[in-house]
Amino acid sequence: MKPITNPTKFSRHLSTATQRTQTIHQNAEAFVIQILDNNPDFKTLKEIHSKIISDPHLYSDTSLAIKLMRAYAAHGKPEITRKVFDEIPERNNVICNVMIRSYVNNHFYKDAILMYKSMVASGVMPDHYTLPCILKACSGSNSLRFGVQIHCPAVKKGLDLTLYTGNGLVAMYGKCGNLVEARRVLDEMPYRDIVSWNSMVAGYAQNGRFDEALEVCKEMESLSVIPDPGTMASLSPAITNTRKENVVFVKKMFLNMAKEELVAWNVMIAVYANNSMSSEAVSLYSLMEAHGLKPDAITIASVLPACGDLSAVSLGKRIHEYVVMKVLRPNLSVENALIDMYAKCGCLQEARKVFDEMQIRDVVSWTSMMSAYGRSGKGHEAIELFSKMQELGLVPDSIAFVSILSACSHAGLLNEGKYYYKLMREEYKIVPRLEHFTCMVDLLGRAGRVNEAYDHIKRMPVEPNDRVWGALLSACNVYNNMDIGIIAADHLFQLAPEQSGYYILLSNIYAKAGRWKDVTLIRLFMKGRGIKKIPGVSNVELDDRVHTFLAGDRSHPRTAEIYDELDILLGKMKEAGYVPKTDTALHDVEEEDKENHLLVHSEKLAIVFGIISTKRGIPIRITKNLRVCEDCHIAIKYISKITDRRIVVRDTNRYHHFESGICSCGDYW
DNA sequence: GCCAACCGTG
Repeated sequence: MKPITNPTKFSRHLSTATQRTQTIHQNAEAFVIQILDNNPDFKTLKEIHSKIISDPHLYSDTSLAIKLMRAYAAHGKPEITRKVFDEIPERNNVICNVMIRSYVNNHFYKDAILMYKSMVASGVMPDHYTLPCILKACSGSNSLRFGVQIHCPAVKKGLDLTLYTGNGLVAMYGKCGNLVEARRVLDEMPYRDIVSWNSMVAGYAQNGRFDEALEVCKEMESLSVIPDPGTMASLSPAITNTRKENVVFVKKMFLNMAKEELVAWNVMIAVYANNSMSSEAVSLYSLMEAHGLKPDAITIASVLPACGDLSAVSLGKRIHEYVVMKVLRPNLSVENALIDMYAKCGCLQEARKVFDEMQIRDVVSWTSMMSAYGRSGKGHEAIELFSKMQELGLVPDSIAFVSILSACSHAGLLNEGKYYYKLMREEYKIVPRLEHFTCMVDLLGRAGRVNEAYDHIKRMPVEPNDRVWGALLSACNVYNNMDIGIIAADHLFQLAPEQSGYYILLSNIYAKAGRWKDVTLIRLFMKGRGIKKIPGVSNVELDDRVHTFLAGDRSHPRTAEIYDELDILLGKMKEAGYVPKTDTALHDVEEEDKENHLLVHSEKLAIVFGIISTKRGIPIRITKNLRVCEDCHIAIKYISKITDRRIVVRDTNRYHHFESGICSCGDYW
């Protein structure tokens, strides 16, 4: 080899070569970083991963490995994250923190805790990044004991009162139910932010202590800490069935808040929807759209139950189209809510279509579909679904059994109902709750086993509520059992003294037995207690508007046409054999001309309005706030045949699908 | 090089 004569020149040459290689490496690295930092899709991510593996320079770069780990975690693949982690030769807190966070963000709490333990065991010290994260693992897995084990060393290191760790501790104690300790940590923190307060609010709300959660909100206000959308979100676990004044409080909070965040709207809609304020929920949804905000999957899942409740099927359908257009599917909550919305609007086929098109179904999906069939009297279809669900290895829960039991009772499937009750207790070890007892009493009662139903109540290990006794009273009315009826009514007058329906049921029982004195007595009793009969109201939706009718209503702009048509229809019905069934009008405590009164029941008016307002062939959907009376039931069967229309009536607890003179309930309701 | 709370369906 030729001796080097000019070392300077050579070194210059060497140096440019190194630079060039370095530049290549830098370019490659910058390229990889750029991709990893921009949420690559899974395919790109895997390509980048193999590129890193094939290049020793990139492979040995720990910061790239960290980015790779985060990207895999973001794709919900903590197992792959772990593989990358295991190949990194060095161990420090940052690397371990990223691994723990990958587990935690994917709900692999146990793995996160194991990782934490091995980190400590190998001498890597947890820091102020580790603690908030591992505390979240404790919250997520409800491990108060381990949480406390984290708290102690945190105190020793003086990290317990730092903002992020302190907040994590408040959240952990709150989630695990130790609210005293959560509050103590909050009080001792020298510096708190909105997250600290929201964590405290969430703690109370998660434990069903809504009043105390609101107290914290009030405290915040008094300290000039302005509640934010996160505060609303924190309240939400406790918002179901709360008192009116609490709804008012949350509404005030919402109104005082900046409106550009979807979360605040979502929570407010859910508050309305979960407190029997469906029309408010739907109005707020429209207002939100008018505000220019685009609903997300959570908005949709929150507002759909309200649509179902109002039978607002055209809004429901529009939302469905939006879901399809915005590709908010597949999403379990959204799809399940769609099934239920359609089911509550009486659109069984549409509900089934959503169900059939789902890629993944959970117990909620199956339950929604089963109760859709159940409420329409299609007990065998519900049973078929239940078996399919079992075959697929899904475990029915308590609510799934409520749904199948009620399907059996509505369809008169006594033995099947008894079988599922047994299955629930013996195979699935589910302790029956009030809802199940109500179903069983209803099942036995509807099948005419009134005594057995009463025995079932007597054997209940929990105090029966008004719904249980109500089911028994209904059965007594159907099967003319006055003795047990009086017992049931006695309980009901104490448990639900303001519910007029129960007085009317009892008066019905007396009337059928010819005990007119007792009928009068009940009427006086109701008067004395100031109880008014709830007027029957029927709704029918037309072009996005809900039209409401009372019995004998003459307030609708098209009243004249409605009554003319009713008259014509009545003639045709009588020709076909319809005889008004006046003895069911006994429940009318007011003495009125029975036949005439029957003819103008709200559902009849609503149906006639539907007929004159829509084209032939369009089904008519009615929602009623009371049960359909027997006369209307007979009349609607005739109407469906004469006008050749499908008529769907939703009453308080079930659906009647009338078609060609037949009702889906098989006259059993 | 990496952090915390909080919103949905039967």
